[in-house]
Amino acid sequence: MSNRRWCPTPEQVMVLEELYRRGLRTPTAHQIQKITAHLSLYGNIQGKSVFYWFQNHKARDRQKLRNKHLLYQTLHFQGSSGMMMRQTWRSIPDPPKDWLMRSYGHDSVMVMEKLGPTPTAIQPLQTLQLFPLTSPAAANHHSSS
Amino acid sequence: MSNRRWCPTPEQVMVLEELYRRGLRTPTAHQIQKITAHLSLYGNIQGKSVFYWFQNHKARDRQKLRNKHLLYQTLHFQGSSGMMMRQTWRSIPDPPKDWLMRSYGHDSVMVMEKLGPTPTAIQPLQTLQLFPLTSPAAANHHSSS
DNA sequence: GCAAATTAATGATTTATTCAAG
DNA sequence: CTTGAATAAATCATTAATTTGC
Repeated sequence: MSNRRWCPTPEQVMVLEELYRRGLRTPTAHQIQKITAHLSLYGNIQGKSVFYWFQNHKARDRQKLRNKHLLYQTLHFQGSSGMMMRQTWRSIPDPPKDWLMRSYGHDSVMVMEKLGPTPTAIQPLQTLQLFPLTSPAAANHHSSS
Repeated sequence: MSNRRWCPTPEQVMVLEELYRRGLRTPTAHQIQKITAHLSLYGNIQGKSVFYWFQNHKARDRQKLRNKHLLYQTLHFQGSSGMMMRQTWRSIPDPPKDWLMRSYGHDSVMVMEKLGPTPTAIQPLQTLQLFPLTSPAAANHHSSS
């Protein structure tokens, strides 16, 4: 018997999906315990399976949404393929206060190399030169040690 | 059209979120100018909108995380006698077999009154008592499409 | 109809970020 | 600046669907 992987029964999937529909996204340890106890009535299951199920379901839900947005964006990009961003820069009409002027950063040039997992969609932003990101966290983790 | 308020397009939100994810938290004036220029390709936008977006996003992110931590602590102080039920489930060991017979009834019992259309499948879950969903989105189960 | 081959779903792991504490 | 805790992103791996040739 290959215990390699949990194979959920339809009842188990139903319960999990219902919980997800009701808004449960990251159950606590306690909730996982209870859910596991219930689901074990329909078949063998471990707590980590419940945990993994919610992780995967949530992640793939968001991935789906993201792909939808990417597609939408792609479609809109086709109209304005050759974009120049030169003269739009004067369009900060009313910087209300001086907070736009407190530039305390030295700009390290960074480009958005990839905008996402790019499963099957085009990614026009890859070729877009974006702005320098003075990324405190990203630069920190790599340079030290 | 009352343009009193910026209505971000999905593309604009995507770009902003991507920048935020990459670590940009408080863009400088220069960065705001460039970001605004880019985002104006997708719709009207002012520099102050970009500034406000980052302010709000950072604040709400921190608030969310703080609430999550507080909730986590609260939930775990109630019933764990000595054993820390952590959510570092990367290595969820074998679930204690006594989970199955743990009394999980001391919480408010929630009943799944109806599980849905149930196309052709079995439906033994109608009589199943489910668990309390102590979830932020669980309160409003208006999404019964 | 039926399996081998191929593709799509999804369970399980690993890796990178994140915020906050020390 | 470093580290702890938790997670979400990305990836690996296996099962289910499906296609295809017979």
